Amino acid sequence: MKALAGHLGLSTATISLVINRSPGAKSIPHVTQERIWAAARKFKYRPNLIARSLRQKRSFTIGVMVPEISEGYSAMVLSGVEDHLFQEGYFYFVVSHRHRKDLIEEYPHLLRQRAAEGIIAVDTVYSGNCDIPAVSISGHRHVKGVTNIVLDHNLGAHLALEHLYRLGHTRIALIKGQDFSSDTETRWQAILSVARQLGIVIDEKLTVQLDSDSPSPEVGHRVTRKLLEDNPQFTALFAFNDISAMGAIKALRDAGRRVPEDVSVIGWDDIQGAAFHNPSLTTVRQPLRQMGVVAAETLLKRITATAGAEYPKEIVLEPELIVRESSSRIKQSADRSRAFSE
Amino acid sequence: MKALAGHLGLSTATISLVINRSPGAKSIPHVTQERIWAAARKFKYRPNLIARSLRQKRSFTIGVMVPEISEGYSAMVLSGVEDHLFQEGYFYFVVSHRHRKDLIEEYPHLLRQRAAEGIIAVDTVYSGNCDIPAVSISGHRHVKGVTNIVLDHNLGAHLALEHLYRLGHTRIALIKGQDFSSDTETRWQAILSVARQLGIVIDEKLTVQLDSDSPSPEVGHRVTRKLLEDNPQFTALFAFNDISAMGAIKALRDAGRRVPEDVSVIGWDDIQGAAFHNPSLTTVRQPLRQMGVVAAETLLKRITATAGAEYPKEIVLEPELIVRESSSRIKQSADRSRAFSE
DNA sequence: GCCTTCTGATAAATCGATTTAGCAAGTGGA
DNA sequence: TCCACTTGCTAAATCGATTTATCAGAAGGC
Repeated sequence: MKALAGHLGLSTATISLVINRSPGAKSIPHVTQERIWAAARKFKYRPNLIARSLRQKRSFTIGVMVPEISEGYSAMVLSGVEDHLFQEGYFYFVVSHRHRKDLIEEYPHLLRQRAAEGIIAVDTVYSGNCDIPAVSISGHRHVKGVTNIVLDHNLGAHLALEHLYRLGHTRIALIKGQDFSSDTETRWQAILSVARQLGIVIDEKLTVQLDSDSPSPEVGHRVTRKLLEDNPQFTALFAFNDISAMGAIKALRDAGRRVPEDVSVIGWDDIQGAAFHNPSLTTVRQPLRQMGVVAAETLLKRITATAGAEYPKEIVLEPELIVRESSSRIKQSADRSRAFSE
Repeated sequence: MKALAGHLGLSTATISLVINRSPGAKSIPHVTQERIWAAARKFKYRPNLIARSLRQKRSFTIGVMVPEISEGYSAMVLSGVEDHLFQEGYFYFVVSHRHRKDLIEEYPHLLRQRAAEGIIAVDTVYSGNCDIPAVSISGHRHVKGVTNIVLDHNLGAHLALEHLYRLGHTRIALIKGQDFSSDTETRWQAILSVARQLGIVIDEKLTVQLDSDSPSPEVGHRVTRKLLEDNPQFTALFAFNDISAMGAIKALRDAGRRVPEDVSVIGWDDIQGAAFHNPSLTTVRQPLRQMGVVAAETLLKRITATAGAEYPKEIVLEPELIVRESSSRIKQSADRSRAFSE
């Protein structure tokens, strides 16, 4: 591409100085600079970024690890990440590991090999086994070199349970997250703790756990059916996320329980479809896009910081309760249980 | 990294030959090869792929352009693309243009600068202004150098309209897609043509068009409200996609029309949530993931083919009608129109 | 007229690999 | 013994930029 040099009768060095507006270019007279720019435009010269990366050891590329890209959660976070990276002129690789341990271990190295300057891990337990800056979204383990972006799960649990409590619900069924989700344990502990504070008893017979890595509501549907097998009494259900809440609602309806008349349902996330589900979902909204933006900001700051500089270990963002149709005041009907049988 | 060379007392050339199992390595005795492999493992040597790219002019990277990553459509296609690329050892950049013309023009060049060996454009009108192999998903214009992966819209329209027709529907409202969506025009023409075949009259007063690039059901909700303003009579609604179908259902319910008792609704795409919507959506399923896989396969084939080789101009995939709760046989009630008023 | 400084560039090293051409020593055949 | 061939390996060029050191010539100071 530096056939430009030949055409202009100048050296590639000169051209490079001018094109990059580097300080060394101040001794190049304006007329020459203009000649160079004109020629560059004329021949549509675009520097080979690979060569530049090699020399400068800067690639302006980062890697993003997600469990599965077609899931709403990751996609939303990615959207925020992209927003910020684009502004700053970075590109990113996406890799999805689908919860495979070996890939989770290997991908950071592969990304580094491809000169990624940093890593964002979304809903992934990242072990920090690679020495490039990393930011983990909903990472809960504290790992050296990794900044965690987390939601205030205590606040989220509080918003949801207090909402239900005020509506008169005390027998509350729970759907716990999959073991592999990095939020599961933290959220579960938050729920237990808040329930204790509010005096709500968590009945083991009213709790089930998601158990498949399918991103479909089917999983929530299945576990809720299992929950309903013994026809237990409860007036509210707090799901791990909106997807499973939707599955749960279908299972409840299939079993003849109306939502929200018989059972109030609360989800978590506030995904795209939550507002337009029928009934629309009351849910704990995570600022997913913002989490992506914050992750990207933090990572870029760390990349451009001088080596060995301080970096934040944890950044906490706040959820918000979105009240919609799926939750309502408890009915005072004495023989509610009768209505449940088919 | 080729401090390895020093440690082994060998040259970098030898190491490179062995590590890459290149034919030149056949004259290197087995013991030396083993020494090299052992040292490489010991020092966890990983070749710098940037340097390799520069030399070989192969980056094993492709670029994927999508309108917006957080949308279910793109995310699903990406998932298929990723599947295949991963198998073949490729990585990919994702860029989302959010329908900005300037970005759609510019991104292919930026990707090429970063050594992308090919481009997959998802639901994007790609002008082929960049001389690297490209595959367009739901691209409908025939552009030199671009392979189009398209759905058989005629079949899709046929499946949906014939289904409605057999259920007794003849007054059918339509929601047309946004102008910027590359599928809009093709699908619309397919619908008009099939309607004509079936003897269904398309009433202009019963058609509305999506008009915002928001990926939320809200857009479908808004246009359906507009559609309902004059309280027109129709017994079925065929939406451009599932998202807008969900918005439409909400608008219909808000207006006191039941789905499917008063109005049958059919969507298009079969996104994640379609099966768990209430009522669950009857829809024309696009094999989105498969479209992604086919796109990736085709692109890689083209990349590795000798320059100037033939390549497919178009690959057609077939949709499938998924019948669920949102469509049903028309009611014979004579004064159906009465039921519509509030 | 000589020395210094500034101007306007460039030559050459470098980034970390791959790849081609070829060298030195050993081996085998006539 | 001599030549050809094989074996085992390396020197050096290359990919396309960036960056540092340097250089020739003009201008300015004394």
